[in-house]
Amino acid sequence: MIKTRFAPSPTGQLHIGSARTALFAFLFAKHNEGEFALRIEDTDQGRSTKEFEKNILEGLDWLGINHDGEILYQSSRLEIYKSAVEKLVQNGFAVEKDGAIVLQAKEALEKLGIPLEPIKTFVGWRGEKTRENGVAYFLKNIGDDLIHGKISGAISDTVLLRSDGTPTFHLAVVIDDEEMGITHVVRGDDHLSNTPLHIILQKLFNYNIPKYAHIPMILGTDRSKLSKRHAATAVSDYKKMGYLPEALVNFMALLGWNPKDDREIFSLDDLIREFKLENVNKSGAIFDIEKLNWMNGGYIQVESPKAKVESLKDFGVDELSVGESELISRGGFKTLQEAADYITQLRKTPEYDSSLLIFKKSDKEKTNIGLKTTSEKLSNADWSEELLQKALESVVSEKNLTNGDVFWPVRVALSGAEKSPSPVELLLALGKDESIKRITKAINGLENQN
RNA sequence: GGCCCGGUCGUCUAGUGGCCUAGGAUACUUGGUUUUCAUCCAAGAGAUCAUGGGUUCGACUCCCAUCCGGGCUACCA
Repeated sequence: MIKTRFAPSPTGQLHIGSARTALFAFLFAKHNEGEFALRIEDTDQGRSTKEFEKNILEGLDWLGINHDGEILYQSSRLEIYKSAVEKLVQNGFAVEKDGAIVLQAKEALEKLGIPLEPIKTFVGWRGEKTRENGVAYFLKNIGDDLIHGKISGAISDTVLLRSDGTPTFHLAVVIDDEEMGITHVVRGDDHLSNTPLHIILQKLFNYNIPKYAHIPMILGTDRSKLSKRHAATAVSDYKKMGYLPEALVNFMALLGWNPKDDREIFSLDDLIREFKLENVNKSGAIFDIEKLNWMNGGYIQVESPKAKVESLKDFGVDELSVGESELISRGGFKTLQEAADYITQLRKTPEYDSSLLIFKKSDKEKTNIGLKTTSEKLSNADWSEELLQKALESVVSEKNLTNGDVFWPVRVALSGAEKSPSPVELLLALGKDESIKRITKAINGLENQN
């Protein structure tokens, strides 16, 4: 059975990139009726916190990426790593150095019968070359990657156990993946360079070598790794801004994966059904908020009225009338925040200059007739879209007015704004009492205006 | 510097040797609808397929080189 895992380190909030990696690992496992496990890599005691762990867990839960089985905590397995590395020391593949246990690349490779191809390495990075640091050994086609093909790379002497007794990432990953029975390691491209080392470790320990799938990274607008200077990076930030989990999942899935046809809208279940690793791209994808906005707007539109109420609770709107709900569906809002702000604003008694009531092709008198007649009609009207539309139209025809004498002022009276949904939509959202109240107020305002 | 990975419209992408004078989506522009805006509908613009060499009757697709970008090069993960 296929088993994948997501192994975040609780040293920060759940990052969009990590979440996408988790999503792909999850989708791959579920598509193949396998398991998706969760492991918390909290060996870096100094930087790991429970708050971050909570943020990660909640983020995954919110997105609907549910794990199977118990969560494995690396911090509870320190003794296991120690004794494993002890074996390496006994066999001469690792030695103690300044209190840390260090893998001896040369000895390890010799033991495994891998021919040595030494290359020089240097200290310093970003193009600057400082001093020679030692040797690394080049490994050609040491493994396979489901997305990139053959894996090559180099390994050098590497710290496996820190002087404080905690394992480094490389050691812990290899041991845990084996013990958890992970068959497929789905992780970000930034780990591709580490993979030769992991494979060597797996060989030294005589472990099964999992299949690897390194997925492309999510990039910022300058094509470097997505970070806070590009955009909000935490999944929880997107929740706060008013994005729906369905939209975020759908959007993230399309970053680096596609179904090989023109479809773009996928629920999590759709994705499980369609997802194939072979349809994952090799190149990184820039995180483009515009497309997320479009997608989120679409999901807000089709949300059921009940779901809308639930979604808007976090944004200061506790309940929704049928009309308000309808307004949100037609409003073209990018985020829940925008939708909620709109509703909140709508519910306040509008403040506006009475002159706005008069359409540019109308005048005070005709506007007054329009508003008064509408007010009378509405008090006996049935509150349905069709009948309200007819009611307004009948005001126009009976009083020999134009749309501008009726639709415009009614809309302004209800919304107080130059730009808003149609009067009928507003009437439905506000209800009879509130609507008549606002129109009456408008009539008074108009009369007091000179 | 070394090693690794990548490079099709601004962005996400389709394209696995002829169907490509490169398709879809988004963003953008214009028109229609709408009393206005948004929604919605339609149309348009936007990519010499990073560049240069090959291979081939024929290359976005295969090979090589170059350039550009990113990743790793920590007792972070």
